[in-house]
Amino acid sequence: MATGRTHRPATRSRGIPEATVARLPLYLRALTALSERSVPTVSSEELAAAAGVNSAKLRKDFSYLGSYGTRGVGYDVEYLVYQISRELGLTQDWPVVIVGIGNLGAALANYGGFASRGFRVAALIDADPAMAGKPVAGIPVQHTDELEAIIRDNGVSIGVIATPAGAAQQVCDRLVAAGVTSILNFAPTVLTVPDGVDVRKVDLSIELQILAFHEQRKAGEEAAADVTQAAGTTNSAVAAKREDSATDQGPDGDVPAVMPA
Amino acid sequence: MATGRTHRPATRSRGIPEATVARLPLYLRALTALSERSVPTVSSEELAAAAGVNSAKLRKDFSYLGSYGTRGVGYDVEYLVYQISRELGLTQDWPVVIVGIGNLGAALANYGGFASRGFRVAALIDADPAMAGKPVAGIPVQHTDELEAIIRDNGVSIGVIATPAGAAQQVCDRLVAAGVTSILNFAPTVLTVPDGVDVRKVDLSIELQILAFHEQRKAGEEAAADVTQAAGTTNSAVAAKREDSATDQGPDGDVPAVMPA
DNA sequence: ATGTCTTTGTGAACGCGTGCACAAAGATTG
DNA sequence: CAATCTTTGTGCACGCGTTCACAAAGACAT
Repeated sequence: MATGRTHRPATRSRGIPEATVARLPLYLRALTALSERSVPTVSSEELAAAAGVNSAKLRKDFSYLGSYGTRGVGYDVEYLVYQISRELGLTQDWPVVIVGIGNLGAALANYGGFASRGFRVAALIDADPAMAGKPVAGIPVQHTDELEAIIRDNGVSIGVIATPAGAAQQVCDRLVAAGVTSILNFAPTVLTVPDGVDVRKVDLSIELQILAFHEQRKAGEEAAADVTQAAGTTNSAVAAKREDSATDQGPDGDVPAVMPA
Repeated sequence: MATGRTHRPATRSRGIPEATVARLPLYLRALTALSERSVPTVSSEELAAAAGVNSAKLRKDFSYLGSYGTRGVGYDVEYLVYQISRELGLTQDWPVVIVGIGNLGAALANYGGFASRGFRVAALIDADPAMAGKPVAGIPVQHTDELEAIIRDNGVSIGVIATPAGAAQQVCDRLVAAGVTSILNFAPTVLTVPDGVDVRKVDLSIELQILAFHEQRKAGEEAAADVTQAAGTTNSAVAAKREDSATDQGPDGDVPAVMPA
């Protein structure tokens, strides 16, 4: 039906649900793969399978973007790639800075996913003076002192924090003060930011712990009932646990530094 | 709660909502920090602030674990650390293998968060014969051929995939066939696994794209009358994100500048 | 054109997660 | 021991996201 006259529920014109936004990159990736194979059109069923989601959900997701499909046929791959790219803002260039060039920061700088599709590493920043000037992934590392100037001169609005936990909030504050409004945080810390600033966190530790939970549950299903009160309900259990965890983490148990920096 | 009419059909201790499980590591981290400062007890309000969540939500989360608090006082830090650790399965040792020792794999191997708190890097595996024997983070890299034997000999149930996208599914299949039932996937691919196997994915690209979406939306706010001519309705639920430091709304209109054809 | 077949787009129901608000529980004080 | 104060634990309502199921839309064959 194409555009027709503006005849849609005016109540929610452009409010794309957050859950949908989170899936758009997934669809885009699948579509890009199809595009490279020169597949002209794809049905919601096929694309959903490729993206690992329910087909009804996919259709509803796309319905928030508009009516880009053709009934009886499916979706035009190229067209959909473009529409989603535009919706996600990938048709423009996003300069990004990475702060904290340790093991992880360096790995991120080398990550191909950055360069492709709209994102460009504008600068690498580290607090260690010894790192200054040293090239990582072909880009010379700059000192933290330059942070504000870099953000300003390059019009950076997206920052990646890969510093140790202890430095993350401080770096975050400086980034925000300098004009960054979106932050991807790899440091194991809760960042506090003003309204209007988006923060997304990537936390290896948390992911592993969630997996451990499910893993334990699976194991417990075979071994049957036990768990719950086996350890008793007093602090003695805590004491015992602490003693035998000598090989644990030692005094610095807190935030395991993401990397030396 | 005792008066509740219909109890959960499922076993009691297993009825922990997924959303709650995902927050437990967050609480645990905050509690560990308090523990190191020798803070004896903490209220839901304080802990919630430290973890960056709503206090009611935190109390409800804890209520799924049991009644570990004392009204009028709060929660015993040490005791809660133990209870959450146990619930997450961190009181036992989890051998983990990392497959794909490139930039990212090496960074993960060096990540301190692994060693601490129950997780132990049992082996590093890479397909490149040139890597074999070469130590990374103090652990010699082993060839992919050894994968099955490593999994079996070490009783590994958690695998981390840090390979290129093209190799991920194949590696995944081998891990699963060898007995791994939990996978943390860093490769930008949708993994297909049998029932009973948990997969969590960490995808830098996706996170950046989500940030770009919101960034574009923020930018479109000011330059609303730009390239577009359509767009009449300036409605939307806006800001799904909310940080604790909520004070005022600020000039947060939203309004996407662009509109589908 | 007309009918049939395929696939989209979406109304509606359902379930989960969130946050409010408050009664109950226990500490603390007089 | 009684009164008061603090903080937990949770009933309840609301909103978001998911899924089903189907009518509408268009392609395609006759």
